[in-house]
Amino acid sequence: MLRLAQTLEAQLRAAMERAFPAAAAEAQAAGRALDPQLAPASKPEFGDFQANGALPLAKPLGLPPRQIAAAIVAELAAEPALAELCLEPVIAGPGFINLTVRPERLAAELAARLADPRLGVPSVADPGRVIVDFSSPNIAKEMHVGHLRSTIIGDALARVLEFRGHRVLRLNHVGDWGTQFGMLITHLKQVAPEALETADAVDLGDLVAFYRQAKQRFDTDEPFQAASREEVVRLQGGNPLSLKAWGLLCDQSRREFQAIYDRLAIQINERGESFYNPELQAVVDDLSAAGLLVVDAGAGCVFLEGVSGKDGQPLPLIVQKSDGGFNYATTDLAAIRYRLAPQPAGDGAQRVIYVTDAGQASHFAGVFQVARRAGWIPAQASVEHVPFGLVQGDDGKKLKTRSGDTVRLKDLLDEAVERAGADLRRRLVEEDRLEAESFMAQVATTVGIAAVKYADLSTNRITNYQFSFDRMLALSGNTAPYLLYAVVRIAGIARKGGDLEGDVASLRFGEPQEWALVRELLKLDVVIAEVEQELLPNRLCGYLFELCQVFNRFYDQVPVLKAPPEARGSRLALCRLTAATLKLGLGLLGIPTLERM
RNA sequence: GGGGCUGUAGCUCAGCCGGAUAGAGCGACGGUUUCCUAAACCGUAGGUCGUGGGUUCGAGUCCCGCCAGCCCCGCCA
Repeated sequence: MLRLAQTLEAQLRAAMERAFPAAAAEAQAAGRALDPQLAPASKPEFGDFQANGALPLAKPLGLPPRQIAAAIVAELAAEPALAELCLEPVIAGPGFINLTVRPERLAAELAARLADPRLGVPSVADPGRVIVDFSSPNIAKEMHVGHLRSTIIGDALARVLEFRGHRVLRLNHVGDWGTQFGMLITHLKQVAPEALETADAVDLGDLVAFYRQAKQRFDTDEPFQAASREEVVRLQGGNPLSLKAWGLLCDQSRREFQAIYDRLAIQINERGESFYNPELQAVVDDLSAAGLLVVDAGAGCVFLEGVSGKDGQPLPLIVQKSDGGFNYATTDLAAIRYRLAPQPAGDGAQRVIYVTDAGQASHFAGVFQVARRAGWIPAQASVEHVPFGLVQGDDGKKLKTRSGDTVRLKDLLDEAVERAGADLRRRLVEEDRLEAESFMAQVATTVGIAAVKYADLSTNRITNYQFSFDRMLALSGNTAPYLLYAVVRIAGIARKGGDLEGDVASLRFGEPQEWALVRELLKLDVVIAEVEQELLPNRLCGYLFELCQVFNRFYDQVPVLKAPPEARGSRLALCRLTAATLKLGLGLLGIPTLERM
């Protein structure tokens, strides 16, 4: 529908310009064109598209809007190309022009979709390097729900961008550098030295406990604090023993992270904060050379423009601590500089997307501003913070376990799978079905993980979202199980003798449920383009949900296998394209589908 | 004190560039199974879009004020 809409828009604009040449000339003089304001019809009874462009012209032209609409429609009538696409335009309400695409055009579009492995979604003409920075857990800490959101959303956005043909670099900016390692290594030297010399001497759970102890000592024990700072200096200076210990700790955490990524089917390349260590001094030097660096209270600062702090004073971004050390702002600046720098010295990215929680919005605004002022962001490049809200429990507060601890990602996924399995077993008993253990395990895993992912992706990421196993695993509503079930229904039709790969040369539709499904299927390209632009996966979820509802209505009211011969092929084609669309759409969300469940 | 985000049906949420009578789902209530998995479908009830102004032919959407919740604000990330 994307190309169709573009064609219609061009024809409408031309008609407006012919009908009101003076207004068109005036608009052009002001550097714009008349806008037909073409949009999808707000209700099915209005047709496929509505053009609202007549209304804003009413005042400048001093004419009633319906009269303006009539003039535009009269010009459209003189254009045979439009009549080939649409039925007679209808003027409605205060002056909307409603357009209904000719059924034979819709059927032709549908046939083209069926023949296209990309289902009508075009690839970008000039693929650029796009970096998606997501997940980014911290070494020696458990992954938690905050990382889950970043991981799931980042992966989905990367998948959409990849599908559109961009060259995507998925980066895991893990927290593997900095003060916390001084603490941890110093503490381990005293209580568990074997962990610093032998792989696998401790597991991540132990490491997390050690980290907690180390943090506590750091906050209360001054000699320990001093020893930790010395250890950081040794590490950052490249001391072999410190580096070895650091490497072991990272390996330990890395294995745990990888286990999670494997379960979630996430591809990501680790490039942690330590990667930028050699660049940090140069970053500060560059800022100094650019005249941006100010030493204030011993710390190296860049004062931000347009942002004031507590007493109306300008707010600094601290890039070098008073002890000479660097912090996360320095690392983020080094990263942005490297990512946007041309190859081979950098990544040569044209677009960098940071998927982190909304709480970091002002941090990134500061980093972006400094990078821009330092001249590190080329004119044609863009950097975007893609923020997301908190994961909350049923109480509306940050999600915690009953004992008040952070929820471990592993436990959360386990519980989702376990609940999905319990649901399945209950249904099997109710329906008197007998299935193999392997089947049940496969379904439980797929449904459980899908439910967690979909729940996260289906709400607008900017708002906080309430985590609820009951809601995400519900079999109806805007949930993964509901969508997966629609795919299963179609697979059932194929299994019972429907040849989904059959001939689609002559598609014929009669029932309103068929046309509703045709129209819904044709929206895919528009939705994908929107997600790429707005970076909002929930738009795709909303579309897939709507598609399933339309399909289920069709399935309920229109027989497929028992359809009369002349309708059967067309209905099977609808089923095939619906399944393909759902598989593609869910695939872009990182969710695999099932044949039976 | 400054800044950001949020506030829409009992609950969880959509709502695109400002467009027609504000939409889903859940829950509630009432229906539908000789038929491809009823994990479905159909219907009913449910709204002062936090609040007060403003801009506009038209505001849930844009602007200003206020209220409430969450988050950030010099050497953690």
